[in-house]
Amino acid sequence: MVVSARIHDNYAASRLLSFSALSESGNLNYALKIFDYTPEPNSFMWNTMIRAHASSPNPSEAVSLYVKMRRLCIVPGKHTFPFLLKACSNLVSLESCKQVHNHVLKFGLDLDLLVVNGLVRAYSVSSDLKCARRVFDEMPERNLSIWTTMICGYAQNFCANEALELFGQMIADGFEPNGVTLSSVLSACARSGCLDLGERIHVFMEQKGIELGVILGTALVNMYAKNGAILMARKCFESMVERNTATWNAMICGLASHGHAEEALNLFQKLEREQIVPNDISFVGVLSACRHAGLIDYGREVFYSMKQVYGIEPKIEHYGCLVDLLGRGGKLLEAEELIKGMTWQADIVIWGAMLAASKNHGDIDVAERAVKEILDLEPHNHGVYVVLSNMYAEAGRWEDVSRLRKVMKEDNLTKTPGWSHVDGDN
DNA sequence: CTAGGGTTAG
Repeated sequence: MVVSARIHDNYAASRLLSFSALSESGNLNYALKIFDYTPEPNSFMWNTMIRAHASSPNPSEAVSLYVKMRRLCIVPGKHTFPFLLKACSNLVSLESCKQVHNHVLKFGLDLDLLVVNGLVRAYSVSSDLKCARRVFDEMPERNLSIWTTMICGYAQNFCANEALELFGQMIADGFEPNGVTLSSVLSACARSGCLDLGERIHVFMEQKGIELGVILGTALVNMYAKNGAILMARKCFESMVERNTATWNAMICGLASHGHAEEALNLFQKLEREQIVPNDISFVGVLSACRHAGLIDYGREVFYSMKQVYGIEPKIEHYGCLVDLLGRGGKLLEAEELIKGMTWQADIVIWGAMLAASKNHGDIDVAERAVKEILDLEPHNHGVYVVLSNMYAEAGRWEDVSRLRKVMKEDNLTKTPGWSHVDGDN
């Protein structure tokens, strides 16, 4: 194309550019060269470059391209914003999302289903569900995708009840859900304990002949497992033809959290035999199984193998599991050493586990340290005063009991005026 | 004359 000068034909160059930028076998750097070589790229070429960068490791480049495009007074169109908003979603940038939203309004594309879908998605991943919902509500016409995006936004932000309520409205509006919708709805059923709705969806799937692909199947396994229907979860798990790490994690974590520690650990060993690669979430399941079963030595071994064998850096939730496991077993000093060795600040879960452990093993020194840390995180947490006070009482340290009572009373006086404000905020 | 959306596990 270069030697024949066809490269100067913008339409022909566009085809070459989009192949290089988007194809599996393409090459984004090569596409950039074509783009830079083109004196006056048309809007198709700009959109293609934005699209390619949106899902690249560096989505902010898509935003930079949009800014450059605007400086050249190229008018963005209905194909520009879905890609640009995909970049905002991948960046998880509420600020960019709001700015792009302004441009959507400025160029009059706020009724385009794909543009609005992108906005709902970008606001949702930035956890601004109010904005997502406003955009969704202002849409006079909706389709299944936009309903799905909004439902999924609620489900992923742990607003399971809102997700289920919206699902009900969608059905009332006459839309028939597909597998993509149902995956999100099942996730909401799992999180809010709606076993009956989950079961109805399972029946619906069978009636409609919707296949149990890996995503929908995992969502179904998770829904049953979270709701304690372990046998159904197991049955769905076994019936799936394709499973990935998420599928195994749903089953392992479900078993672990319902007291089937041995079965969870057996399943983890089976995962290894089947050469599935475990990830950090798999180890949350394994460690919480150990915690339920009180398997201190095995749990400790698994924890240290995460990094040494699997190359996975333990996160705060893994530390939380091990601290709790050690604490329940009375190994308070080892648990405290573990906390000291962490890169992050310990959270309320970890200090709560320490406090419970020190209470059960009658260690007032450790309890005092844990209470101090918890009060740093949550200054008005009176529950911890009560625990500590009971420990003092058990030890006959009545002066400390009345000292604590006084502190609580003073704290009540200081915090009361602020309460209405706190409630209003929530 | 070219193109676009939504899904699972903690």
